[in-house]
Amino acid sequence: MEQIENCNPCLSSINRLFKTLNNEQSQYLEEQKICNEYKKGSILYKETSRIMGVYCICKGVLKIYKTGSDGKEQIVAFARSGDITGYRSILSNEAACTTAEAIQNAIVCQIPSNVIIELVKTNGNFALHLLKLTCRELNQANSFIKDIAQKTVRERLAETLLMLEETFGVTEEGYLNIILTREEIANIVGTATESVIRLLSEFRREKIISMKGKQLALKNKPYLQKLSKAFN
Amino acid sequence: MEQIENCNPCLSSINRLFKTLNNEQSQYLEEQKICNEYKKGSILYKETSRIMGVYCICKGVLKIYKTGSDGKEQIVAFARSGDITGYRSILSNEAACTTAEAIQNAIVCQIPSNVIIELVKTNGNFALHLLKLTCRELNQANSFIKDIAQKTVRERLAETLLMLEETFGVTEEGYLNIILTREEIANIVGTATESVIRLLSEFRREKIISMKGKQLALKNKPYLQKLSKAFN
DNA sequence: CGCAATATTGATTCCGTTCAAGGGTGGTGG
DNA sequence: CCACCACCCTTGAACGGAATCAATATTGCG
Repeated sequence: MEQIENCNPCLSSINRLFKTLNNEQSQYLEEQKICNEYKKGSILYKETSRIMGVYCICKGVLKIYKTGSDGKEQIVAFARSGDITGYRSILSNEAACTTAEAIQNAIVCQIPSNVIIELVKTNGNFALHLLKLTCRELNQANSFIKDIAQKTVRERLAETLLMLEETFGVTEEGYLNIILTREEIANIVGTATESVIRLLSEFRREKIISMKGKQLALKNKPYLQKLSKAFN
Repeated sequence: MEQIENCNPCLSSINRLFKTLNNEQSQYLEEQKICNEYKKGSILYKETSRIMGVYCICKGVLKIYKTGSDGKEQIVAFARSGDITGYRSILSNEAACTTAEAIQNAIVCQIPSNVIIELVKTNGNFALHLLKLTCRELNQANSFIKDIAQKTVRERLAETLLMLEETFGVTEEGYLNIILTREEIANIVGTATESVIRLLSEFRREKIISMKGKQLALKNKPYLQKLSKAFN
């Protein structure tokens, strides 16, 4: 991690949430923020660590995960350009309950807690927007609880692949615009690494996906959607 | 469901959230609310249904669940006296994504959407309180994702039993202050009904719990805590 | 009292984990 | 520049936890 000059004007231009601010508030935010650069693999915050402000991602991707008692990670979200993270702990004034790790080199601004809390209290639209954001995450989390409890690993993997394409898009050649290790995919799906490897190989043999190293391309999305029982 | 006169003054007295309101706002809320009585087994709202306001539980208990494609329920929360539910859909202006069903006879007030949204916009403390509420739920949901992905059914059942005691307390005789079917317990844990029955019998044989019909009493909480790997 | 819902127990199957061994890849430093 | 090492990927084999199927028993409500 290394502090950098500025990433102007990252906040209001990238992040929808901060579009609810008026000029004065926007400017104050830009003054208060601190920009940092993080190398791939570095940790922004850990479970149990106290964090001093909300993180706003300008560039790069973070994985947000919880660590089980045996050390295995469960990825519960990604944060990419325009996303914010860490606000849960700030609002509850509690220690972080997830770990945030850069899976690409990233530029991230930090906004002090009191600034965020003040905004919630004084800007109704900001509060409402943040609430909606949280509610969406909550709904996704609840959906995933149902999925992980009721679907097979094969179904959840299909769902995860679709989610990754939805979230990160595809390159010109049609590959998912995100590079993950097999282990990380397993930590999203909630299964063993070997199971992911086996199932990806199956998908490839069945021409449902194609692979070039860690790059994945979805070749038969209708099948994946049917398999994942989308919208359930 | 049957409309009733009033449950005065349910809101401000029972619900912490509404304690953030001033007198004027409180009174307005009392005027705007509609009180209903629901028999055990009745549905307040369903997945995909549009709801017109936030539900505030005065008396009784609701289970909040999602339904899988094969019809199996996954319980994601309970709502009891003093809790509110349905606010996610209201705030996002989306159809409900869960079903709420009374598992006891219940008295529930409904507060129109626009009243809630107005409060979020104009009362900073109300917004902040609601945000904290949502964040807590989100954290619980994420924890449960990790648990269901990494723990055994036995461990999750132990955790669920502790959660039920924490949430609903115990009767004078030491039984959990909530009556659930085995199937409902299975739908919390995320497993098959038969597995819950088998494991509860095991727990009884091992003197970890005692049972009288649907009533359950935790006899060896330290063991359950150790088993559930609490705080992980 | 009788029926429907719920609970219980046993037998069997199977999905997914775990353990093990080997091959590939990329990054770093000499 | 390339050799080495750490990390990652892959495949096979065996085990086991939990689901499913099946056959009663019990409960409780109308």
